[in-house]
Amino acid sequence: MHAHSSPRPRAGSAVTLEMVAARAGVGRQTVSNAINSPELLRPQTLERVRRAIDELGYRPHRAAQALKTRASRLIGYGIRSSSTGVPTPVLDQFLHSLSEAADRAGYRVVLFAVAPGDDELTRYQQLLDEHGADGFVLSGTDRGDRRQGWLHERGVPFVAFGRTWSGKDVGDWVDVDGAAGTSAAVRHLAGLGHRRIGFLGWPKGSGVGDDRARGWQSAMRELGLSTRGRRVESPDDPERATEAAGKLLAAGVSAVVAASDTLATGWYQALRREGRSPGPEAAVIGFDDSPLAPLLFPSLTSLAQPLDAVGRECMRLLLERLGDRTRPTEHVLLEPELVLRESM
Amino acid sequence: MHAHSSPRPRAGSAVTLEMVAARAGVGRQTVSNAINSPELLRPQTLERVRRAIDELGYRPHRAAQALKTRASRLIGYGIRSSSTGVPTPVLDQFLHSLSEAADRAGYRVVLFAVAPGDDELTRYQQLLDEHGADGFVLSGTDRGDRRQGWLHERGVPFVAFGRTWSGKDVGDWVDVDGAAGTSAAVRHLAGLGHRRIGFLGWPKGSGVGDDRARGWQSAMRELGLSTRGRRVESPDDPERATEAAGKLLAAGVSAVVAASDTLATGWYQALRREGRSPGPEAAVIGFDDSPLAPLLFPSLTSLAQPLDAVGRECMRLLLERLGDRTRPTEHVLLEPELVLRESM
DNA sequence: TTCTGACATTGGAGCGTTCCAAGACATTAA
DNA sequence: TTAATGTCTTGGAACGCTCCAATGTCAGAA
Repeated sequence: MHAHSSPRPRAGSAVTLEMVAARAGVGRQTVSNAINSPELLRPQTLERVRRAIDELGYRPHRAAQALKTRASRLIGYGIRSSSTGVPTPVLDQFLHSLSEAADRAGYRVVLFAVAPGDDELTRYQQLLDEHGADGFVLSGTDRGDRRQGWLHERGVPFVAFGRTWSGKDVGDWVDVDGAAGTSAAVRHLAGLGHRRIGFLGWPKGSGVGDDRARGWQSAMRELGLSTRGRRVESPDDPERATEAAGKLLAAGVSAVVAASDTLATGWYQALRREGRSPGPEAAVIGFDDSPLAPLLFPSLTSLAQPLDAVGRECMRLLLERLGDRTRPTEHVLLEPELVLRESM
Repeated sequence: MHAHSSPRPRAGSAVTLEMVAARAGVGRQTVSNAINSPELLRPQTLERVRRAIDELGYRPHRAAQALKTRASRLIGYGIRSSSTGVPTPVLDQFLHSLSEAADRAGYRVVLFAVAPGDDELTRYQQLLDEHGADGFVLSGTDRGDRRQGWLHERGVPFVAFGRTWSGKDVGDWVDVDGAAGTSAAVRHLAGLGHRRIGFLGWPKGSGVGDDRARGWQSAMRELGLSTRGRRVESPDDPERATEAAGKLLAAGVSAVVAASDTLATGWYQALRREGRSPGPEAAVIGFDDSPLAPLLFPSLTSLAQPLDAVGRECMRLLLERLGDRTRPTEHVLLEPELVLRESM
């Protein structure tokens, strides 16, 4: 009844260690060792066991492993309702890179929904109690976020995409250096000859937004340029952004660094009202390099977050932490990349 | 040592059935029954057990359950490399709705990366062999997709977001009725007085794209309008789209239905070249209602996919299938919604 | 009183794995 | 030849749960 020389072992397997052991003519534990500590086996035995594993298409039953080792090899990612005020960085790419990195290490990402109503922390509690995850990846952290502190107190491994913006800095994180990004944008614009460079940002109080504003501010200072009256604020919606951009225009600004691509479109509209259009005389640089950027006319120069790297680094930090819970915390700050297009 | 009247049970639990049983003064199995078949218990016993569960903050160990019941209560979602040609429908919302629906039923979504290189099906095989998922949700299905057939042959429960576009129709699916969407768009434009309505689509051969073209075609026919020379094709990038849109303009078209928002921007550019702009005289309707739509100037009317409903329905179908693998296949076709904006 | 049967509750067994302590075997030293 | 050492291999036990068959309990019928 055994597949003799079929190219692929049959599916829907219920192959167990014991079966592989029988086939290889060894004990059960030997097969387990062949997988987890191959150095313990005589090369000859190892070879024999490996062949049996291949022939039967054996794969360890994750639940059985989890039960015995007390580790699910699952990483929790709480997916918040998309209607959260802070714009979710495009998850696609981040989740993909996260999953890929996890997979390479034998881990997997498990999603759990966090409805706006219920207490967010209870959902984390639940997953922990069920032993449904060994650690967590957080994203969209902002001021007053209780998750880091809560997880830290309980000694739960986690890594955040986003700094700890308030309270004491706790836990590992990976973040994109928004300030470095906007600084680079300012220097780029200054290199093109601009002196009156404005900042179109979100209302003060958000960690991410303030960081991006800081970069503009410091680069301006370094270049000896005045920031007075050149910073305006708007929530992330087109109408309000247009209004805010109008003020910059009125202030005689010749170039703008925006905290988001959406805000940047405000500059487009404000110019259009005057029959003008972004370009050498009225440059603008956005942030996030969203799919929208290349589609605008003229196309929008923007700062791209290295989401692939962020995902990879998050997983690296988390895995290290899972391996050694007492190691000192580590932070990774990645630079966004200026993607040049027509808006200068 | 037991928490006497602490508001919340302590975290990092290692509470087992046995402990709850001891506390409630009942047998182990009785606690299990209290959770899985409460109708078996005497109300009085049930109450006592429930209190013990609450007091200790007990939650069943998922791995132990999985091992015994041979069901992981995990749903696999293969996340493809984002660089796949077919435009990934914005995953955020879909994944959120999927997770939420799963959670409500005691399931969870587990991601696994599918790198472009390796054989996609092996990744599904792997998850199955490991008993790492009870079923799958597919998305981005298109012509020549082998996944449905493969899973069906093996009797693996799955549901696809997207029809089976080729071969025999196999398995449950949920999809958005692209044809109905473009038909509605045509009727809307006709209602505004347009007669020469063009279609700006993707190259023939993609299931989704052809479906959207079909809706335009049939609505035109029903209204007695000619489609001759009014259909052009372009891949999903702005330059080529502009070029294609130019042909429609040359053909004297007064309104356009586009297969995507990106393509729709081609119409914007083509008009701009002639110093014109979308509006009553040169309308355009996009597809997907991407974040870009409200940011364009003038803002873009577009067909929104009901992603929340899609996620919910996918999970409903999958759960039903998990409950009864022999039930007849079911298909759900949801209508996109026309989101009116300035481009008419 | 004893029996019957419905109802409520229980402990043993086992899911597939890994830990552990012990066994088998070969090699070298005494 | 025996003992000691090291290398390789092994089966029992346990992880926490649910299935199952069996036991205990009690009301009503004989």
